[in-house]
Amino acid sequence: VTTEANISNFKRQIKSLGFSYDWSREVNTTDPNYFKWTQWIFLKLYNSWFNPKTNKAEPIETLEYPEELKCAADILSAGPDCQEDAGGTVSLDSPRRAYRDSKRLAYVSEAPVNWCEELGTVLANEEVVDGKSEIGGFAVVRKPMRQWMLRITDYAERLLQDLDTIDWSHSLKEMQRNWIGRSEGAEVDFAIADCRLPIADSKIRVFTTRPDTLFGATYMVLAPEHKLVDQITTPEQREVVAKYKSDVAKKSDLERTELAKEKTGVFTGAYAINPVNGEKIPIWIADYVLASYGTGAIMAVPAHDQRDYEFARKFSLPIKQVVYPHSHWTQTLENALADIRKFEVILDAEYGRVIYAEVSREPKAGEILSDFKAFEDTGIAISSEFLNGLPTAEAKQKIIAWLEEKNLGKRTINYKLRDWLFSRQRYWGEPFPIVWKRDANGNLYHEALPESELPVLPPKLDDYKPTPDGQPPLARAKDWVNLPDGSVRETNTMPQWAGSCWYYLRYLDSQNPQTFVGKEAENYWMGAESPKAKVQSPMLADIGLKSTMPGVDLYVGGTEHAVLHLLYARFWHKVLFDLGYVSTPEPFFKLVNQGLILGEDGQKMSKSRGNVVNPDDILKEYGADAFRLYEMFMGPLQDTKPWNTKGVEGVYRFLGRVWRLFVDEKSETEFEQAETTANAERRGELLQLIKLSSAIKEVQPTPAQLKTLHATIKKVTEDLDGLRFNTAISALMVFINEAMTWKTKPVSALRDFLILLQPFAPHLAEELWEKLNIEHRTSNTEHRIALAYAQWPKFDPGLLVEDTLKIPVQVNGKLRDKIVVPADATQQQIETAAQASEKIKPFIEGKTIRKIIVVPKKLVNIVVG
RNA sequence: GCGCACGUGGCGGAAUGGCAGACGCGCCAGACUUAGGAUCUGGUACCGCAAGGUGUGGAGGUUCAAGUCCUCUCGUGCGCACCA
Repeated sequence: VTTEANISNFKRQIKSLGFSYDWSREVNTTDPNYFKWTQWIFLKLYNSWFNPKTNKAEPIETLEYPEELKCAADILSAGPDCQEDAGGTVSLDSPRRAYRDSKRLAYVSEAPVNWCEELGTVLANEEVVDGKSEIGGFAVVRKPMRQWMLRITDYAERLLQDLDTIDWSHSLKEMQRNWIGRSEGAEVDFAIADCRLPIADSKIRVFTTRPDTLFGATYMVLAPEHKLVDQITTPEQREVVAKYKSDVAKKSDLERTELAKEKTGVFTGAYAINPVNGEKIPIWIADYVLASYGTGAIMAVPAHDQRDYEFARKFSLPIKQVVYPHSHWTQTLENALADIRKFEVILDAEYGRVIYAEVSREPKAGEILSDFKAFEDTGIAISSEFLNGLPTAEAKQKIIAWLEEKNLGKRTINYKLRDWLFSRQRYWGEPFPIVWKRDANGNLYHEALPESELPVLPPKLDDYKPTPDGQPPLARAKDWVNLPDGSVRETNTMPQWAGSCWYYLRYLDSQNPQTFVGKEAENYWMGAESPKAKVQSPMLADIGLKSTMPGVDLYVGGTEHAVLHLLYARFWHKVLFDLGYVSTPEPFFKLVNQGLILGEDGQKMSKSRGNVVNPDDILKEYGADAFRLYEMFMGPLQDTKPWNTKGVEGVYRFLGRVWRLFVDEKSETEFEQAETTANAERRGELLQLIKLSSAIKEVQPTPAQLKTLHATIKKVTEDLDGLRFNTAISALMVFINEAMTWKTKPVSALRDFLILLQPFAPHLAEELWEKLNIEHRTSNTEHRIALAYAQWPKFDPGLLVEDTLKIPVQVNGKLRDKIVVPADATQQQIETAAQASEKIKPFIEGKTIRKIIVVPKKLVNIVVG
C-alpha cells in the first residue's frame, strides 16, 4: 500500500544504494529537446502506424483494463518484508518476467499470474541484487487505469527473421528467438455438445502445433480463466469449478509452476465434439493450461503430449495412440503396423486401448504405467482414417488443408511475444503528447497534439506520488491537465525505453533543431552505401578488412538487455525504417556481450557476500589507466571472469615500466623532492622538472628494433580489431620488456609505441607523448597535435621477414629437436638438415623412414616405422 | 525437462589442425639496498639425478600431426521453462 511510511522507506532504500535521490531534480536535468524528439517519434507512430500485414495505418492501441478485473483493483498483498520495503511506484514492463526473476515475488503474488499480466502494472521498486535486476520492495496494483500498448507483435516475424542478418552472439539471438517464441501450427474449432449458448460462442478454439494428432484428442482443457468456463459449466459441476478457480487464483507463481509436479483440474460437465470424428470429448479446466498463451484452450492428446499424458493418467481419461514411431527402422505403414505387434505395445488395462509408451525396460503385467512417457516425436499416423500411413509432416499439411476446406480451422503462427505495455504511472519520463476529448455524444476519444506543441514537459509538482485514487502523479497538476478548450491531457508517462530506443540516432546529429536526425547525417553514419565506407580506417585496411558495416559499428552491452532494450530498439528502428526515416532495417549489426566480472571469490559480486569491488577504490589506488588496462587484460571480452586485485598491480607495474622507459630517473627524484615542499598550485609547474631519459635519441631504429616494433604494431592492430584486448596488451608488454634492454631508444619507435598504447592507457600515453614533443620537436605537424589524433602506425610486412628460421623437427609427431635453416631453404634441404641432426639420429637409426612431412617455414615431421 | 556456451599449470588466461602453457598473478632463488610490500635478473606444467616419460575433464575416432575436427560421456555456467 502506498503510504507515507512506505514512500519514506523507499527513499531510505534508494539512499542505502549509495546515492540520495531528489525526485524533483530528475526532470530538470533532462534535455527538453530529447523529450521533444522522443514525443515526436511517438507521434509518428501514433499518426501513421504502419501495419505490414494490412499495409494500412492503424492507431496505437489503448487498453482499458477488462471489466472483470476491476473488482480486484486494490492490492496484490505484500509479504512480511515487502511491507517494509514497499512504496515506490515503479511499474514493470513485463510482470511475467519480474515474477520469474524474483523468488521473493512468489509469495506475494496472491493474484493469478495472468491477472497481473493483463494489468501490467505491478507497482514495485527495482533493485539490483547479485548483479540481476530484482524486484525488491513490492507494493500494490492500483485501481484499473488506462494503459498504452505498442503493437510490437506486428513486427514479431521480422524481428525474428532479421536476427539472421546481424552479427550477434548465438546465445543472445537464441534469447530473442525464445522471447518472440514463434510456433507454427493450427487453430481448430471444437463445437460444444448440446450447446445452450449463442451461436458465436458455441465453439471453442484451440491452438496446436500437432494438428496431425487430432484423432488422438480425447478430451479438452481450458485455462481456469478462460472466458467460456462459467458459461459451459453444468449446474452439477458449478460448485467444484468455482472452488477450483478460486484455488488457482490464490496460487503463487511458484506453486503453479516449479512445485506443481502433480497435475490438477476439474471437469466442467460439458463436452466438445472432435471435428474429425464427431466424438464427444469431456471439457476440463486445469491450471497447466495458460490463459495467456495461444487461445487459452487445448485439445488434449495424452498419447503424444507428456502433460496431457500425466493429466489423463491422473484422472483416468482415455489415451489413444495416433502416431507410430518409425523413424529409424521402418519406412512403410505395413512395417510400422508389424512393429506395433512386435515391439513396445502396452495395453491400457482400464480402457482396453493400445497405447505406445517409450519404455526403457519391459513392463510387468499389471504394472502402473505412471513412469512411462508420451511419445512426442514425429512418426507415422495411425488410427487416423485419412491420415493413416502419412509421416507427421505430411499429415500436418493434409489435416490443415482438410480443416481449412471444411472451415473448421486454419494454419496459424503463434508468438509468445506480447504487445508492449508502453505507459507508466510515474512522474519522470516523457508525457504522452496526447489529449482526451469528448465527441457530440459525450464519448471520450484521444487525439495527438500538433507538433508545434512539443515538447510536452512535465509540470512542476510538490508531491510526486500518485494520487490517492490511483491516478499517475501528473494528474495532480490540475492546471496542466485541464486545457482551456476543455480537453484533458494524458497523464501517463513513457517508460525509460522510449529514450533508449533511439538515442544512438540522436548522437549522429545531436544539435539538429529541425528533426530528430538529419537524413544526411543518418545516411553518413548508418547507411550501407554511406560515404563513411569510403573513409578507410588505415588500421583496418592494412589487414584487408572492410572498415565499416551499416548501422552502429559496434554495440557493446550486457546480456541484461537481451530481450528488453535490444528488442524494443530493434522494433522502433524498424518502424522508423518503414516510415523512411532511417536507411537500415536493423540498428546494431554487430553486438558484443561483455562478460560479467565476478568477485575475487569467483562469485557474483553482491552486497550480501561482501565481495564487491568498489571502482572508486581502485581508481584512487592505481589510477584510471591501470583500472582500464586491467579490465581489458583480464581475459576475453565476452567471458565471465573473476576480479583479482593482484592482477591490477601487475598491469600497474607494467605502466610503471613504461614510465621508466621514457623518464630520466634523476629528474624524477628532483621532482619528488621539490613536490614535498611545494604547495598544490605549483605542482603542474614542477612536473616540468621531469625530463625524458637520455637514452631516447633521434636516431634510426636498428633492424632488430624495427622488427620488434612492427611485430607489435601488427599484433596490436589485428587484436584490437578482433576485440582481443588481452592479447594486444600482452604484445605491448612484450615490446616493453624488449625495449627496456635497448641502450639507445629511437624516438620514432617510441612514438609508434605510444600510439599503440593510447587506446589502453590514454592518460599516461598522452602525457609521455607531450613530453616527447617538448624535447624532440619534429617537423611532422601530426606529431605536434594530441596523441588522440595521431595517425595509427602501419606495419611493414617486409620488416618481419627472417633470414633464418628455427624449425621444430618431430619424429612420429613428437618434438625431438629444433634446427636452424635459411629462410629460403628448399624442402629437400630442410629434410636433409632434419635427418642430419644429432638429436634426431637416435630416433631414426635402424628404422625405415616412411614419409617426411615438411610444412614450409613451420615444422618437419619424420614418420618412421 | 529444453536450448546454448564452456572445461588447458597453484590462479587469470595464450595457442590460422603444426613447438601446449604467450602475457600477467603467485611462488622460488639471486642482485641492489639501513630496509623492502620498490626495482632489476634468473627460474617455475607434472614425474625423474639424468636420458627420457606424462600431460589441455573422461572414453573412443579421423590425421603424418588434435587443446583445436567427429562420436559418446562427465562436469560447470548462462538462458528458457506446464508455451499446447
